[in-house]
Amino acid sequence: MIITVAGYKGGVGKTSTAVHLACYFHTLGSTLLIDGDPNRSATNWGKRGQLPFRVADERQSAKLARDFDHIIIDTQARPEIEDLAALVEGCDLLIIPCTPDALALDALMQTVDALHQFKAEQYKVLLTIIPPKPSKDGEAAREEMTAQKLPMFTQGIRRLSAFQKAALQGIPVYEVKDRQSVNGWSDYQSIGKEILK
Amino acid sequence: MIITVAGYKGGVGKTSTAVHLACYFHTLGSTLLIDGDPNRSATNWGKRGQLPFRVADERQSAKLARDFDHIIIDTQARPEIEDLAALVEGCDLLIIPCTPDALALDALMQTVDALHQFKAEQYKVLLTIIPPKPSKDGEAAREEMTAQKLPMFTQGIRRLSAFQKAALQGIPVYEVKDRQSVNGWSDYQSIGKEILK
Amino acid sequence: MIITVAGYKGGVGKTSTAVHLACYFHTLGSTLLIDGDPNRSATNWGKRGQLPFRVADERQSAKLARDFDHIIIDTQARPEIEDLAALVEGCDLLIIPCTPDALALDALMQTVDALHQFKAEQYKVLLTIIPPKPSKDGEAAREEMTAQKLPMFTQGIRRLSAFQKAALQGIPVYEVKDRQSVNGWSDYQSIGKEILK
Amino acid sequence: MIITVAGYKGGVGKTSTAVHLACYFHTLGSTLLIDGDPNRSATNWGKRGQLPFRVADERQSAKLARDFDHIIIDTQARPEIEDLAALVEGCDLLIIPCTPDALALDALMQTVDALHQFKAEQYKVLLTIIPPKPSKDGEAAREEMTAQKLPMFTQGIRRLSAFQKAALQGIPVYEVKDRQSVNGWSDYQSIGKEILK
DNA sequence: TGAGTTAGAATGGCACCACCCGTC
DNA sequence: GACGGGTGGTGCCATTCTAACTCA
Repeated sequence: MIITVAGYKGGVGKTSTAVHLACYFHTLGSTLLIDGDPNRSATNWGKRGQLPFRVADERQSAKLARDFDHIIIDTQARPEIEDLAALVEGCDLLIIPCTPDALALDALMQTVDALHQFKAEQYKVLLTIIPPKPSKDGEAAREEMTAQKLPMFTQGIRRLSAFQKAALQGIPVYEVKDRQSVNGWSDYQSIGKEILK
Repeated sequence: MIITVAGYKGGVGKTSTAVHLACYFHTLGSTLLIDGDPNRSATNWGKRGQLPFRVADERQSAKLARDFDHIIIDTQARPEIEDLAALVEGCDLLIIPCTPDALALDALMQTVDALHQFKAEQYKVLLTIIPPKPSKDGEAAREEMTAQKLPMFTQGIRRLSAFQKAALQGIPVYEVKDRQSVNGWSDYQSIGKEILK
Repeated sequence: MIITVAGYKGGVGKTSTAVHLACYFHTLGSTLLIDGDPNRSATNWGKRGQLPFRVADERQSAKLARDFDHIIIDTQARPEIEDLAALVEGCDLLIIPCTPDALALDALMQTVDALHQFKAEQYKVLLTIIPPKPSKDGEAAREEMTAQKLPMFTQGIRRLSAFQKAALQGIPVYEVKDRQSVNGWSDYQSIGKEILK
Repeated sequence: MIITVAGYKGGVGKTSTAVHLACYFHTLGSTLLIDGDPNRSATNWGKRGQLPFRVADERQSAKLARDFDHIIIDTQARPEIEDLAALVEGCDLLIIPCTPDALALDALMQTVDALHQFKAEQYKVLLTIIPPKPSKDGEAAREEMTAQKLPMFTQGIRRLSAFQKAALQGIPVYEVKDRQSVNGWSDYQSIGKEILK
């Protein structure tokens, strides 16, 4: 399976999503994470600590692709419209992380409109960095998106400090010493299961 | 005064910073906010509601510039290296918002390195979206930056839902009906005073 | 009161003794710690963190001496025989830290013999870095010293990791976040009280 | 082989290291231990009991040197900068024992800086007196040193009371009646093997 | 002489509490 | 004004290792 994580906007948990989906698929088969972000976020993540799977530059993708069962591609923050078509063509599923935020939703719509121009259907929106429960931002954003008939994951990713610790230490969430690390990991596990269904 | 808000990464409060600095300078003189972000975040902000100052496209900047005392420029998320030089040249102060996050700090350093290549000194980092008090992320990031000798504002911007409401309703924070709206506004007021000092 | 802490051997807790005695006397009156060790151990201690009293180079001692009620002097690791006479003359009490160790006791005797040549009586041995209770090293060393009729403090200083943390963080023991920090501080408080009696 | 054990600080296991390395090399060929420490620690060690090799004053070194296969030199605690050059010139390997202690590491760096001034490369740091396992001081110090790119032995010397008993009784560790004597000896055997590799 | 026992130190895990934000 | 949730801090228990003592 080839999965691309594309963002139209930074700071929405794109790299974290790519890393933890790679973690999940690595439990099912050999997995490669291709870091296509010019910031090299995923590569630096692995350099700070240790990730269970291989992280490679996008220029090595052609050479390495055939050696792995699953490939997760982390793309640059703001792909051009013409790049989107190529991105969708090159994967089985395009995941677009989005925060429950007015500005983020606005920008998301622009990206989705572009996708519709290409008749692309193989994409799904992932709600990330959802504030804890008293806040209704998560539900509100979900309702807004379903009203727009966007394909989206039923599970969302919560806003937990464990994710920041994971990025800081260069390890997956489930290895972070934090009370919430299991919750953070279970969110991504649910996403993994949704993908396979 | 001409102030540019530049981001190397999205989701760090760049547009919110531009909007509220424009609010602050508008209390001192006629102010224009130039929306240079391809997402048109600031323009959409004003369209959803009402902002006290004028928001213009960057293509109208030449025509309008002479009519205002202060100009705030909101740039695109990830300027190219060669654009940075032009950005710095075209303003009195370059503000770089940054969240207390491992990935954001990493990317910030790359931008700062690029600035140093141009011998640019007229820039300042603004810590944004700081989690509430039990968390020590804000202080940790501030220490890390001061250790790197980055020029930065002593005041930071807290993470408050009032800012999201403001973006959603298209108004400044201080007009949001929220208990925290005064706190959010006072944060930006302090930044404005620091700029003028 | 002027107190000199002299060692004939490194690694016996000389700097730690000087720092914490200065802490104790600082609760009674203004205190100055003079760092006469060429390694500048005490000075670096204060630089890493914060000490409640002033630390000065030994070359500033003449200038500063009259401004403080109490002066603690931390001397170099291995003073020459002829220096010993000057050291004893220049203080009210000479404290010689010593670990319960065969090699340390051997070397201590040489220093004490030298002191006796000068008829110096204003000195006292302090047993430091005493292993925890199952070990009888502390008692054994104490018996050995009393048999040699050495003047010594009845209280000793235990071997606690809190002291290492204090040195690492550049703060006194009682400010270290450690379960044993109160025990470490009470040891030195007892020494302070013995001195005043 | 000529090996010099130099300390910039007392109480770091310098004499114990010299004695036990001499024990190890004595199993390979005739070995001489030259006691250059003004405290005569090594000489007194041998006088209290029995060491399998010959211990000599440094003034006899010239006369005896040619009669032995291996020579271990125990130097004074704090050699002057100018002495360091001569020390390095006069041996095949310079061993610097260091405890996992903030003060010791500080002082070690000063010595190493001095060594670099002489372009000396024939030295290696030995971590000694490492506290037992729940403590992470040993690992922390090792990481700190490797980060500083210091050449060091992969094996360290544990803090065991058997070493103190050995010094007290004037014999090598492996002759001490103690459950840990074999562990203490195996630590030094590993060092010996590292040297020969 | 060797094995089991006990005490103390140091780290790690766990539950409890305080604080703050966001909603009702 | 009250409540729920996340985050950080504190205090308690468990574990591991050393060192000494005891018993066979």
